[in-house]
Amino acid sequence: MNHKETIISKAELLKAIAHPIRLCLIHKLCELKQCNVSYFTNCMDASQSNISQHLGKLRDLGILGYKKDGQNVNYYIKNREVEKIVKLIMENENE
Amino acid sequence: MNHKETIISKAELLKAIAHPIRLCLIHKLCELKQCNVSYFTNCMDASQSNISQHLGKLRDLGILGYKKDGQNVNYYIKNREVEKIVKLIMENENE
DNA sequence: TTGAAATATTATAATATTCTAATATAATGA
DNA sequence: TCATTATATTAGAATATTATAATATTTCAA
Repeated sequence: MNHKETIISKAELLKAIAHPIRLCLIHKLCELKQCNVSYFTNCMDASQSNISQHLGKLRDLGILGYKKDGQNVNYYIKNREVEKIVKLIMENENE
Repeated sequence: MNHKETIISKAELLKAIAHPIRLCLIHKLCELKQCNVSYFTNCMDASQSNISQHLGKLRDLGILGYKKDGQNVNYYIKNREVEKIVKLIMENENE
């Protein structure tokens, strides 16, 4: 991958994180390791459909993985680079 | 700033970086400390107007600062958090 | 003072993103 | 089987972002 391709691909990765709902989803998964969709739907201020769409986008990009467990679907962080970025940007939240 | 506001503001910061041209501008400034617009225009694959617009956006968000020097305008990174994120995401480029 | 170089601004068409509403699918228990 | 719960998908309108083209501004040197 040459420099230009790298830049484009990294920018795409950042774009995936650069949305309040998606950032919140990933941030929660940084702390909790895994969550099902209901949990997100209850603690976040967005519709089930909307949350599912954002999870779907992160899943499609390979940023999140998931495991079915009966009716529930548990999501977890698959891309360690994204985890690092989110931890870095959120690290001083409580200061 | 509460959690929700933090998330929104961090997502906006990420969005500012999440574009190939803007990521490239910031990345170059990580290495070179400061550059004028002509330099960017020559080494990047975009029009003067387009580059100036992206620099303007980063400037308006307080991510970049600038100093006039005759006809030239030198830009530099003002937001250290953004610098850290870009260094982190670009760090393994040559592997 | 005039022209050229460097940079910024504006308007706009094309494209992409977002949310909502409606609906679909899949799993479970009665 | 049927109703319910959990999740996903789809379509579409509203909004935001982007690049291009044209033009404006500023600075300096001749």
